[in-house]
Amino acid sequence: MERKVRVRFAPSPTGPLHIGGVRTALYNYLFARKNGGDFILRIEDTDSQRFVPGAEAYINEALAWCGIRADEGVLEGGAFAPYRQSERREIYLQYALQLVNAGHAYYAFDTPEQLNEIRATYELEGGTFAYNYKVRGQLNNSLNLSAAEVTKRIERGDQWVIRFKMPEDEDIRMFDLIRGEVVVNSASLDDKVLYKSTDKLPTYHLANIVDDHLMEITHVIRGEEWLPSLPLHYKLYEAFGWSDSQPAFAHLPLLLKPSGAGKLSKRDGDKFGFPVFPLRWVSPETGEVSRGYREDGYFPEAFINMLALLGWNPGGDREIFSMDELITLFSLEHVGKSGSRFDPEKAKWFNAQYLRMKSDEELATLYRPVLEAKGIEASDEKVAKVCGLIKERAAFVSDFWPISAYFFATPEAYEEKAVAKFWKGDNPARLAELRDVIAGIGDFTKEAIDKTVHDWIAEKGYPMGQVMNTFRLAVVGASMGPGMADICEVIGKDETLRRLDRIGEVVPVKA
RNA sequence: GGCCCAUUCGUCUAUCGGUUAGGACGUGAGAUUUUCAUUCUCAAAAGAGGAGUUCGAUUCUCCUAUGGGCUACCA
Repeated sequence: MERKVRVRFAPSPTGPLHIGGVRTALYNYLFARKNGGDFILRIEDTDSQRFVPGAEAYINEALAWCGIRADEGVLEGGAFAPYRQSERREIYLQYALQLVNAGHAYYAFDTPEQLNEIRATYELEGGTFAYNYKVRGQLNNSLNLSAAEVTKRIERGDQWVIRFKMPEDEDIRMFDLIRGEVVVNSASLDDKVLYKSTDKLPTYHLANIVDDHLMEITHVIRGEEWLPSLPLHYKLYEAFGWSDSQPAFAHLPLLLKPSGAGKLSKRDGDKFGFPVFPLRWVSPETGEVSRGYREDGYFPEAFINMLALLGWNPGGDREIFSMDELITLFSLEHVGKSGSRFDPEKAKWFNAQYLRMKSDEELATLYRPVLEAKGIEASDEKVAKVCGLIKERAAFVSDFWPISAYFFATPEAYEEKAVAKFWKGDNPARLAELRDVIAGIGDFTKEAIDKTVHDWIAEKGYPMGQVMNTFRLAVVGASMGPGMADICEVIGKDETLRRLDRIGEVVPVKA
């Protein structure tokens, strides 16, 4: 029987989710939606040492901002609850014990200190220590100790872990949806700890396999950093007798640091001049603040679009996709195999595209708070009109103010270069004439202004560039912005006249 | 060191044995424009190297190089 597709995103709350994590969540989400399946959000908080307060809330908020909604999870609930591993702790031990009883795992009494010592000794001799078939016969574990001794130690309260007994020499054949067949010989693997003594919790490996099985996960889509532990996971499914219902695996290529070496990590925070986190994050330990895409003014749709295309491509020249389109198009076959670095410039371009697609009214709503903070009052109609005139010149709403302030306030300063270039010769006198021409316009619309001014320039035979640029200098205060008629219509006749008068009062004409 | 994965313009990528190797970002030039921006046009820019397999390899195989991941009682 074909099982219903069920995927999970399983972050550990050891800090904020970075963009690589968001991308993994996104691909899982897209895959689930595409295949009519469920997307589960499971919190893997089995590392009590590295737990970071606020991280789980951050994950929820980040996914919500991105528009990635879980069908089941800590917040949503579900038939397989609880979805936080720390609340499932009783479950794991019995499974670990099941493996011990079946001979697939064993108790080990070696303390971390002892192991570190052995490790140091090996390294001193130029070797590397691995807890594996070669050495497990000489270490403190239930493989070597009598049953009575093992019981005695456990009852006495000695620290113990449960380790998986990796076969000595076996070719483990695995299949990855993105990479194809991968074969690893078990001799290169070690006896991983499945159940920890330090916090009485399972390690990732055990909890992951048990929960994926219990939650009926059909596809595990995760980062490539997990590929090396795939053989262990295969053996674990086998040892439990769950191979038949084992999920399919897809290991995603990593997101790399923009500057040279290594995969992107949470600790990269803010050091590249662009955010690596979806949302702003303030470290509870250090108070260090890391920027977020949301706070930097990115639209979630643009952020998601950009992220989706980092490592996946539907195979065409199109680059702008809505979430629904991504869902329709998504497939694991088109996920690339090699890691990618992402380009902040391109991210900016994506945002600019989405900014243009927004209606003037929508942008006005976003711009309004900025204006209010500057103490500026303006009608909805005016703000929307301004947004319409400037949106093709910006990538973020935060770019709006510097390029549109003159719509709302009379310029206080006049750009030096423009003054030097235009505020001289016949221009001031012509501007005075223009003032009267403007004053004579009855119906102060863009069309009328445009026609009247141009007719006047033609009639007088004035040099267009000189006149218009002086006009612009007076109204805008700088050499920038949309057409003069557009600007004048928005600021109105009175304000236009005021500005034409003012420049003469404020800026001395160069001899 | 060991094991594993990867390798097309600076960056993200298309190509599923036969193409002048395409697109996008960025860069440069030009055009448009009353300014700036936009827009448009054009340009420079890539199959890591070497062996095979094949009539034919960017595409398949192997070797080398390079990059990356893992090698914790972290995930």
